[in-house]
Amino acid sequence: MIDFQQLLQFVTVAETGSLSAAAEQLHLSQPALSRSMQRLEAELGLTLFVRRRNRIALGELGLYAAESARELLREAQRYVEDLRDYAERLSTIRICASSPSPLWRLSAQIHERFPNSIIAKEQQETELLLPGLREGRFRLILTHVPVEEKGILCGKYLEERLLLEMPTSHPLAGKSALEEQDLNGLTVLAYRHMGIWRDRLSWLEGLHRIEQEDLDVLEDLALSTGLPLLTSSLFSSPTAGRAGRVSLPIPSREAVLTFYLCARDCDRELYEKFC
Amino acid sequence: MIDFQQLLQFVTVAETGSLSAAAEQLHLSQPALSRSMQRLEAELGLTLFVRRRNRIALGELGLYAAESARELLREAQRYVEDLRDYAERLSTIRICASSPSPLWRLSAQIHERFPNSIIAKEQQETELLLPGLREGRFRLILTHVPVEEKGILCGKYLEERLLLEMPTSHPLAGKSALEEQDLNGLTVLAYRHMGIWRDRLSWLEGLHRIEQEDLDVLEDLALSTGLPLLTSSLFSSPTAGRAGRVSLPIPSREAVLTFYLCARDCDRELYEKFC
DNA sequence: ATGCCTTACGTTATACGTAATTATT
DNA sequence: AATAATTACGTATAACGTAAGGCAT
Repeated sequence: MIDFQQLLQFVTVAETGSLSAAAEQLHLSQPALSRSMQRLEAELGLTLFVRRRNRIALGELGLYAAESARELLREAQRYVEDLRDYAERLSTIRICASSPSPLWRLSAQIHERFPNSIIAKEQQETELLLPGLREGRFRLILTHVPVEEKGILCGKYLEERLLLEMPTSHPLAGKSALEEQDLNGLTVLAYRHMGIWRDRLSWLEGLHRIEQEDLDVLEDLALSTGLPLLTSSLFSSPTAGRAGRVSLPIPSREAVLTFYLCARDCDRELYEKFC
Repeated sequence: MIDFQQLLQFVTVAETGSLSAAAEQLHLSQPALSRSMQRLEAELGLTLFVRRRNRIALGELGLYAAESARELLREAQRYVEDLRDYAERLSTIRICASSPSPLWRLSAQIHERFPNSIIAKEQQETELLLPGLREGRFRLILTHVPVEEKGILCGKYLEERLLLEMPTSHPLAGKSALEEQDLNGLTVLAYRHMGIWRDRLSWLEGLHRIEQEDLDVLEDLALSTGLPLLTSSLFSSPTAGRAGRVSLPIPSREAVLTFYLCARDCDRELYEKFC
């Protein structure tokens, strides 16, 4: 059986052009390398080198052998790299949803159950979820419509409801429930990456949103301006639970969504842990 | 660096499904194999097996690893085979000519000089010689016209002359030299694979040839029938040199050919040994 | 004289086998 | 009980380094 170490030594000799130089590069004594190359030739039953008293050089066969040995070594290296990649993919649970809050909730739950696994969260357009799941790019996805497809598991995960959070000093804060006309002409703060909610709020033309990317800045604005903050029953906004603030549900059928957890059949074990 | 032996052990375990079975197949003790697989995992830093107290099985990663290890092993095996093929090609001197006798003569000379090299003789149409040499399929060729081409060495090799050999009892045997009209209507025996000579004799319409493939049969026929035998100055026919037989040259310009030895520039060393 | 390869020799490290241990069927 | 894997321990082989030798530039 061929020996990889030996092959590596051989290409090093081929590249340096001498035993002594190669030996130094390999952190090996020259005599050891000399014997190793003699063994290689003996095991192959072929002459790779042209030996003169004081000089060693590759013969025509040796040149060819070194060339292809390089390729073989590259493939061996790629074998290990591929293996590592595959292992990482196996230990990474890739999840995707069109809304941030359920995604975070799921991520937290997975981490609770599998503290050693790597979780890759991704937020994508609704249309990209199912194809991604089918092709194995995602292990779990969260959709807002149930999926009925062979090979795909799907079940109700949780419900998300849009809320308006504001200081108690706000004119609307006193109401027991918001009405639709309260929102008309109202200006609110909102998180920029609302995912699916962005589309669902488009019909509320009278509601003006000031969007913010940074959650810290959003917090500052909410506290300093006193403007209502658009949030949700799952969204752990930076001002959530603060004293002196109240949350009121948005009065609309569009403000409630049910999310469904989907996985491939082969991931039934994982799926059943969360559904 | 990856170890091939270890990889082979791994695929054997994968194929047999147990350490003990694989150990037996590998002529190794079970504990040795167990440790070897532990080393493999440790060196990769990956878990390939699902270990239960009494049973070992491949994990998902292990299945993948075994699959690609098989491929890698195949490629390693092919590497050695390719090398052997290449070595054989290097040590084989492939020669070609359009006439058998000079080919045999050259072959004998090469064998004298390089007793260890393998000589592959081939007889081909004249038109195929030069292309074969250019493309490296032949190391040496013999042509009957000198080649003047860049990259090709060419020099006079030897002369071949057609003879008619017959028993001293034959009517023509007494003549000091044959004349053209002697051949008209004459029936002679000939070796079938004359190569180039076959074409060159076509103008001698009056000469009838009885061709024979087998040299032993040709000998029998020549001796029993007493018919003249068409031979050449190089052709060591089975009846050559026998007592009671004489050889007379065929009286024609067409019955003499000069052969030229050709080789590629890269084979100058070989070429100069014979030219 | 210096550089480079080979041979010789003693040593170490690595992988092996035997035996013992544990757990599963 | 029998089978199968792991752990423990002593051993043997194979590769290493140091030292010595020979032959070139």
